[in-house]
Amino acid sequence: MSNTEKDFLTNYNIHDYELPLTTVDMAIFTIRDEALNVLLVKRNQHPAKGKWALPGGFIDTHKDKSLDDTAKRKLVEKTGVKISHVEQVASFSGKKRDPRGWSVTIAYMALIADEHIKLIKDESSEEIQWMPVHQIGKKMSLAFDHKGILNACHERLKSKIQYTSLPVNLLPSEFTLSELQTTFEILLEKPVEKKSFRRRILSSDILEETGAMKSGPSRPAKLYQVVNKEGKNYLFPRTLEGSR
Amino acid sequence: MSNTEKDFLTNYNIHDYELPLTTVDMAIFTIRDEALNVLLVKRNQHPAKGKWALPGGFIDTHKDKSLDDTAKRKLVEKTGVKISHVEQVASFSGKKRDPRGWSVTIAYMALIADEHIKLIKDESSEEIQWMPVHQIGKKMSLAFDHKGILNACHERLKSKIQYTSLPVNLLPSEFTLSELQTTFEILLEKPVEKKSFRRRILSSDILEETGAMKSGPSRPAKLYQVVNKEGKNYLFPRTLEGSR
DNA sequence: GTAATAGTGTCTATAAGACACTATTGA
DNA sequence: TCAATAGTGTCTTATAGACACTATTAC
Repeated sequence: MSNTEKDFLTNYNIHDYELPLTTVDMAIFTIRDEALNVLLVKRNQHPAKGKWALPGGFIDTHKDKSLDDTAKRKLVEKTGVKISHVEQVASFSGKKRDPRGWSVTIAYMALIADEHIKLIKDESSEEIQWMPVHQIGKKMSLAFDHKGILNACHERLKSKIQYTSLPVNLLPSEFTLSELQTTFEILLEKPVEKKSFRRRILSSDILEETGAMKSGPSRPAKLYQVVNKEGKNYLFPRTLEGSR
Repeated sequence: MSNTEKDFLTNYNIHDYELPLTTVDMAIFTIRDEALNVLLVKRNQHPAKGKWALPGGFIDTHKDKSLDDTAKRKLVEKTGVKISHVEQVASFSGKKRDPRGWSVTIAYMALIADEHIKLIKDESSEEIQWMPVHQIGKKMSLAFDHKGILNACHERLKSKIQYTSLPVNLLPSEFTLSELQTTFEILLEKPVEKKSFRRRILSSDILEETGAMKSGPSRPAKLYQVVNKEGKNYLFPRTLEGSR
């Protein structure tokens, strides 16, 4: 009997080994009513039927070219949003986190702007809604270990805003510096000094003026957009500490 | 027929769905001969038999309580090292990265000190050795997408040394500030200003004097050890840029 | 005019970079 | 004594924080 890789693969049966269940779960964040919100779905099917959970599910090995595709597919299925920041956060694993058996979930977070979004119910969820993140910590329980996953995603987000421009992804395509500052303040949970903030953002060249102005009840503000949207998030040389 | 979660689980068969292969791969880093090295094994079995690869493999759903356990188990199996920094980096996935089918690997990096380590061959590897990371980029090919995984781990390491004290994990339990500085310089690939470096490290309180001195051909140096080994890595308020 | 929000000028504080200096060992 | 490496003093630089100031709109 020969021993080529081809022979090996011919005789290889993926089910000869005990494989873990592998899924993707997502914390989809947005800012609504001056607060950080995350998208939750009420599970329609066992296990954990009737419980609120992060959207997620199995990999479609026919449709998905990678886990990133799986995550983006889930995002589109629930929100219709195609372009946004989607980032792998961490994986969670173990024998007990899912009653179906040893499982692994790769957690993603997505940041989207709260504009023109219509949430989409499907066969896996009887309800879908935005929930303020600070309300989940205390009152609610989530399915599986989703509270821990949400926590990890929230921590990642809070950590990254210290030194990156990530929060721009929570805003619509055009926004004022004051709106951006408010977003940072919501995430940092403390006020940010206006001059420092503007200096930091403007000197980083991550934004450019659109030329348009946003009018309101007072002085109109310049509108900005992100430069080079496909590029990486800018890394600031110092952390933003917020007012002391 | 009732519809409880228990009934659901009774009838649930994990193999009714097409599951991806899920594995763990590790970039185990150390400093040897003034260079960053990574541990490679020569694969003894199909697929990619005979190729150099990062150590890794399947989850043992009986032994491993989590993927972190899987990673730590692999580390001990290859190096005998139990205590070290082990960190999840990212996952890699897709239909084509492994010829056996749609697969997911969770990549870990480990940082260990190059002391008293005896590399351990086992049934999965005919050879095991340290390889300088800079030699892999150009000449060598690695099995599967392991070069991409190694790259991601290397990038993560390089990024984290800018603002954390991570590299202390590459040194033995007692070391001098000069040795620590050299380690940072190897990772940053540029010289670091001595006074700035010492000020930064000493003011962070991540180290404490052991009381002992390291003698050499010149003035003896104070030996330091990490304070609070179980704690997190210290986050510096500014990045280390190295000499300009 | 006033209220409200946008946007600036400029001083201080902090931690990094530069670099010359002193200290302590072995040979 | 000298060579070598450990360790310090102190000036400069870069960027964040503080906070008062001016600018522009609607009413």
